[in-house]
Amino acid sequence: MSPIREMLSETGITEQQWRVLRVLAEFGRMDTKTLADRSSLLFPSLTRIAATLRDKKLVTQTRDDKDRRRQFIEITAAGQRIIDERSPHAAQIVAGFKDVLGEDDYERLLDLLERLDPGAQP
Amino acid sequence: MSPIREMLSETGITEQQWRVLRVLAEFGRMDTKTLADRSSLLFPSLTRIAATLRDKKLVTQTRDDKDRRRQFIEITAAGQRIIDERSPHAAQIVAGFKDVLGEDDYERLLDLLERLDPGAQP
DNA sequence: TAGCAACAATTAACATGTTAAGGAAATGCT
DNA sequence: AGCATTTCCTTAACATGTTAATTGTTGCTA
Repeated sequence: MSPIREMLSETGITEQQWRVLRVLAEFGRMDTKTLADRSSLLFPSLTRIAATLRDKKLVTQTRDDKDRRRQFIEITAAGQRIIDERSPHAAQIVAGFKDVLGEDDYERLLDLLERLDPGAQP
Repeated sequence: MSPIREMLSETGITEQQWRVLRVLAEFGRMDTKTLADRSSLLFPSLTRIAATLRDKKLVTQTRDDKDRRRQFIEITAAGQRIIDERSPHAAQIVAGFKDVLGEDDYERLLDLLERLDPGAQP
């Protein structure tokens, strides 16, 4: 992941914060549990990351009126902008993996990892 | 690594502390730089881990008399005992990876990872 | 309806990764 | 010798993973 981290260091955003933003950008507003699932984070981590992102005005948090234990998180325009600006670069980095291995071996690698840890990243 | 972490949780030792102890058990007394290399740790991490292990009486630190900036680290009998007691179990867990994938695919996986990140774990 | 179990989030406590800044000792050069 | 540089290690500051304890809400049930 180091090339990704490098790219992100310019933005002052970490790998995990990036992951959360990407999930929000892709799927839109969602509750915390779903967000934790989709970004592969534990709740305590998500709590802190959400707080950080909120402070940076990259997401907004809103309580569920029906069940006030719950909350929803949504990406802001500023957050979306970060994703939009960087995701081509990120995609290119990931494509680099395929370049190194070749399409076939890349798939093979994903297969092997999947078998080691089924469902890790569906 | 989660099965490994599980095993270690019984001993009150973390994954990285375990790694440091294993390297020391295998190669014996060595300077910090070599230890950091062999256990894939950055210096600041190693400083803290060494301090923790020293507090637990699992390693000893000694200054190099010729160059007092340097120090050597050595595993104690207590540390060695932990390794001896747990390493069969750990080996068995690693063998589990091979069981899941089979010998051939296990080697294939190591190959692919090596190509992605040459020299990560020689 | 009062009381309690279940659930969602948060906080706490500890260990680590990571980058940057500091401090002490050794080296090199004048 | 005197001083800048380099080297080795430590601290600091921040973000995260992890487990456990806590807080606030719901909802069920006696």
